[in-house]
Amino acid sequence: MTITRAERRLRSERRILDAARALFADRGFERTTIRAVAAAAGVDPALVMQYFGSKQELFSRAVQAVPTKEGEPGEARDLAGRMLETLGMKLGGLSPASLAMLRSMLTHPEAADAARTALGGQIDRVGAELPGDDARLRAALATSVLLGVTVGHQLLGLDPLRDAPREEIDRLLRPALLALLGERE
Amino acid sequence: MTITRAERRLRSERRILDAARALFADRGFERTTIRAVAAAAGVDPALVMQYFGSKQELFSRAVQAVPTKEGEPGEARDLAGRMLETLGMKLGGLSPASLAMLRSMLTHPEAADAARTALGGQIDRVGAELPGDDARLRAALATSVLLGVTVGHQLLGLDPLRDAPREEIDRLLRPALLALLGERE
DNA sequence: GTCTATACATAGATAGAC
DNA sequence: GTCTATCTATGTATAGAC
Repeated sequence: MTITRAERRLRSERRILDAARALFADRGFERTTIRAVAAAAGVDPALVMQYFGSKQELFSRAVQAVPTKEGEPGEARDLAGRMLETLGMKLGGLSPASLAMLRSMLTHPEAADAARTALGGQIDRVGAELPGDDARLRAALATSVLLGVTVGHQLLGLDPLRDAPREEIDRLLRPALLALLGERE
Repeated sequence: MTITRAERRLRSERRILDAARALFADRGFERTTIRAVAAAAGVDPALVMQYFGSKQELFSRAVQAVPTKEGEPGEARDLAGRMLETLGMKLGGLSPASLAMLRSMLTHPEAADAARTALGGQIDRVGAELPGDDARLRAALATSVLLGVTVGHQLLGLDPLRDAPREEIDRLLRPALLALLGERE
């Protein structure tokens, strides 16, 4: 019964964050208004400011993904397979937080930084597993490939990608990724 | 001497369009203001409105690329080679008009339409040259790959891509593209 | 602790002077 | 044909009532 003090606050905060993520993911930072977020969350616009202080801060909080649980699902086979699993996850249900970041990465400086950091991390991890002087470049290209497919599929909605089953995309993309990573089938 | 009527007008219009393209390409549609465009072009903000009627119309005009002169440069070898040449051109000097469109494609509906149309056209052209039922999907994936590299390199500025010479990117990307297009080396 | 009312800034668009 | 001045709308942010 006494749980109504911070309890209710956390509940509102969560609803606001969920609404913010959805709107940021759908329209990007600039076109998302505090008012719209508040309306979607069923709260007063002033409350959003009260909780988060600024639109930018709301965005930062909304974009903070859950701990990103590294490669827990598909038993991590080879490197290309793991990268494709990541993409598979992305093509299916990329988290709203990630979508929000990706949506704004070309136009909002803060989102661009977040994207560079996230992609840079993946490039470093992949590059560390590759031999050769051009390891980092190969890793960057492979990461960019997945970025391109994700953007085309999730954010631009290119029809051929939309219509294709995930396994089909996987099947066609795998040899390309293997070639890029310098692995032999 | 009598050339000062429409002549001067065209000159101003051109300066405005150039400034608009640069700003749209740099910051995207939302963050670009009529006032900033006018200042960069050295004209009055009201003049921009006088000429183009609205910010949206200015954007549309600014994004209209030159006739896109299809594949004139590198003597068009194989399909992968031609696609890479396009990318090569992109990595070097992608036109400000294209950059402006790409920059805003994730957040501005009009730019998204333009991007879908442009990419869809390329997918159709590439797909038409490929055999098999999955021709369009392969073409869409190949196009997305180049999109991803372009975005990573030109718009996000991923360091490993920035630092790499164009030929190196070409060399590493070619086998991947060949694999994707289903061609044999 | 939540909402009403409002201040303040920005920016797109317009009217009219020069 | 170009600029000054302004209108109007939107949206972030704040102050104060309940």
